[in-house]
Amino acid sequence: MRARRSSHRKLAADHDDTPLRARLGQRPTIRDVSRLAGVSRMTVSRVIRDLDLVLPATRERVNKAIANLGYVPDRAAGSLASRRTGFIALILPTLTNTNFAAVAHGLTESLRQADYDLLIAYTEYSLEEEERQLKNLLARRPEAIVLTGAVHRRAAARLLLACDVPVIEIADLPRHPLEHAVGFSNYQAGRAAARYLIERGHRHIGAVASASASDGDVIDHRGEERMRGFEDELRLHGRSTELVLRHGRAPVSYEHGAAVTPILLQREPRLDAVFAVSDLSAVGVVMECQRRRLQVPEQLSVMGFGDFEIGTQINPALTTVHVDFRALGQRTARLLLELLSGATSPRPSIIDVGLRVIERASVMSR
Amino acid sequence: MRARRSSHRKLAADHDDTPLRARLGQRPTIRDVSRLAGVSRMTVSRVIRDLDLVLPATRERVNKAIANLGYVPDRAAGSLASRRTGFIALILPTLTNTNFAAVAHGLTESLRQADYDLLIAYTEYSLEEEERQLKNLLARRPEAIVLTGAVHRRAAARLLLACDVPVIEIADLPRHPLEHAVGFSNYQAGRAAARYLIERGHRHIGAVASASASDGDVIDHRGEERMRGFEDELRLHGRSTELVLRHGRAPVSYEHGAAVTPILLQREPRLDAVFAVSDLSAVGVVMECQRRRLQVPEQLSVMGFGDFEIGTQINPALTTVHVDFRALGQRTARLLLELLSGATSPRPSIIDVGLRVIERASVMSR
DNA sequence: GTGAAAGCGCTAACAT
DNA sequence: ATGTTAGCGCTTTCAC
Repeated sequence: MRARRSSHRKLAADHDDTPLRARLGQRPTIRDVSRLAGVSRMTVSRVIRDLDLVLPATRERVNKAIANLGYVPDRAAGSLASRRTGFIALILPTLTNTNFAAVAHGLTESLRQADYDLLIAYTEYSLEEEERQLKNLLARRPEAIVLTGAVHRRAAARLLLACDVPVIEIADLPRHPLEHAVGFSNYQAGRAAARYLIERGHRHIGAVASASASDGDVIDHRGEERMRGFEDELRLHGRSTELVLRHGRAPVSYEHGAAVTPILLQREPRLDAVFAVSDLSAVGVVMECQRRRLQVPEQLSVMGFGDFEIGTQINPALTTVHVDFRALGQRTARLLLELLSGATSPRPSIIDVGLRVIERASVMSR
Repeated sequence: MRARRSSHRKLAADHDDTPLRARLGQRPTIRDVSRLAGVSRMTVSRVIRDLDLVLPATRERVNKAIANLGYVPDRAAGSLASRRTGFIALILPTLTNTNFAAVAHGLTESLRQADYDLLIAYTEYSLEEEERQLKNLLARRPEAIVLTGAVHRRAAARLLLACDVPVIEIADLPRHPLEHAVGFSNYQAGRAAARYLIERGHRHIGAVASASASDGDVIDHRGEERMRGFEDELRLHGRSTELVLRHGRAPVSYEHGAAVTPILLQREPRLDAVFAVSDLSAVGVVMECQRRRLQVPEQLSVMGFGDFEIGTQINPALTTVHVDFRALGQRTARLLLELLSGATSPRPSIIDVGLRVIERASVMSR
């Protein structure tokens, strides 16, 4: 280190002849490669980036030098010079949800080829945390920002609007998107579920979701949209919404459904259908019913959302609302790639990946 | 941009007087802040990094300028200068496994406070992919590398050994760790499961896991270790291992258990116990048994590994081998922080977080 | 407590 | 096809 610095002072950039031994124990730089290969740093840079302007013979010499030294380029330095970091920021509520993990999967697959790296953060459904994470990510200069949609803190929205990179909201279709959006209507998902249950003759329909924290910060906004849709559809049919229960904190899981079942049953013993904000909670409902010797679907129909694999395996298999999250990830990646290649007009894209009710055995007609 | 570059040529570093309007539409840099606050860039840098050598009054002026401009520091530039990127690389088989997601969670929580960002990659259980991901991550100059343990490609191991940052293998305890390790013995987990089933009087004991790909690249090595332990314990008790079935490709899930159950049953109709390499597969076994009107545990005992939440909810609840993956993540974070602060001797740490059998209702004594 | 100089390891732009 | 120059936006070092 010492040796290099002082030699820099005296020598032209590409003629530094600091002996290799002086660099022992240091990571080799592009200059070490260039000296070993007897070319300029630019040539090495071109080889690294596969720029096709290098004679095959030269290229091979360089590659040999790279291999010999075990050289690994430093992308932080490259980013600084090229003003392209190769980072895409992804902010998700949680990773412990296979559907969100599937989104990350779909994104990574497509982005890897274009040599982008995902910078993943998760908020645990807290808007405060979203803002904190966003600030943190911005310092890494992502070339695009992908985050779950619709609701953000004021300051976070301002940051997103102000930053000069594409912003994509996913997993919902906000009425007022910040910019681009790839998702589906959670509200319509809720309505579809209610309609499905009503059409099948259920009279005492309940629903379960998480509650928001007292300070309103921790909240599953997309789940809440589904509940809103569910309630609106109930009202549209002149039904009561008093069996729509919000309980516990997001994210919901199996235990949520198990805990909420007796509450609902106590509130309305004639309960004949339940919609859960997530399959995981719905599975919990089914399991609790098994324990209570309550027949699903004969005595109680159960419906979920998200089409998680466990729903296909339980008995009876779970009727649910399906959204293709992997496709959502891939579609987002495609949009991202268009945006980043500058091929698309800057006109905001709003992409609906749709949803559909999957009929399985946990709901029966009455 | 143009304006800035040319002015640079003529002016001393901190006396650049490029008008602010020339910078419109550009992200503000530290220099913009310094000019607005009427201080040098160094002072701004000190404020940003909370270096406590700045007069409160100065600090406030700087902070005001930062807020006015909406300045966000560029960590790529900072990394280059300070030679500290603040990145920790994490390579996992998959994110779609709540236990691995829990590790990522545990790690993030602790590392965020120290201002480190996790760079997450996943391999889908492919060693080739592990190597590719590793190369990719290395270019981001992580200050430490965390990856699932024990088996790596030669080239990957060489890269890990050669790189000058701490390497921590997790989720297993390799016989020959590359450096540090935080995990548990998958082999002992398998033995413990076999012992548990044998002690409870089972006579026809089966086990199910994934098979390795034909080219041997895609394989769940830690799961395979559990199977090895399971088989060894069976042999130790003079039992046959012919009901240890390897089927399908990692990662296993619910469907795996469902698919494998009839195969096992056909091979040995008197089958009275099954150990699955993962709770997810074990749950699939239980569900398939329900469909076949095979009583668990009366006719067949089922045991899993990993203590996933679903195992606590199914009926009967799943007996399993528990490992605290969140603690594993936190313990890893603690080691990481020690290592990175230089507090610890460079002596490799091998940390066993242990495991234990959780008795629930899916296994009965015969 | 603050500032100037030098340079981190790379690439854009412009030679040749 | 390859090389030279001049930074990218920060921080280190050392001076005052």
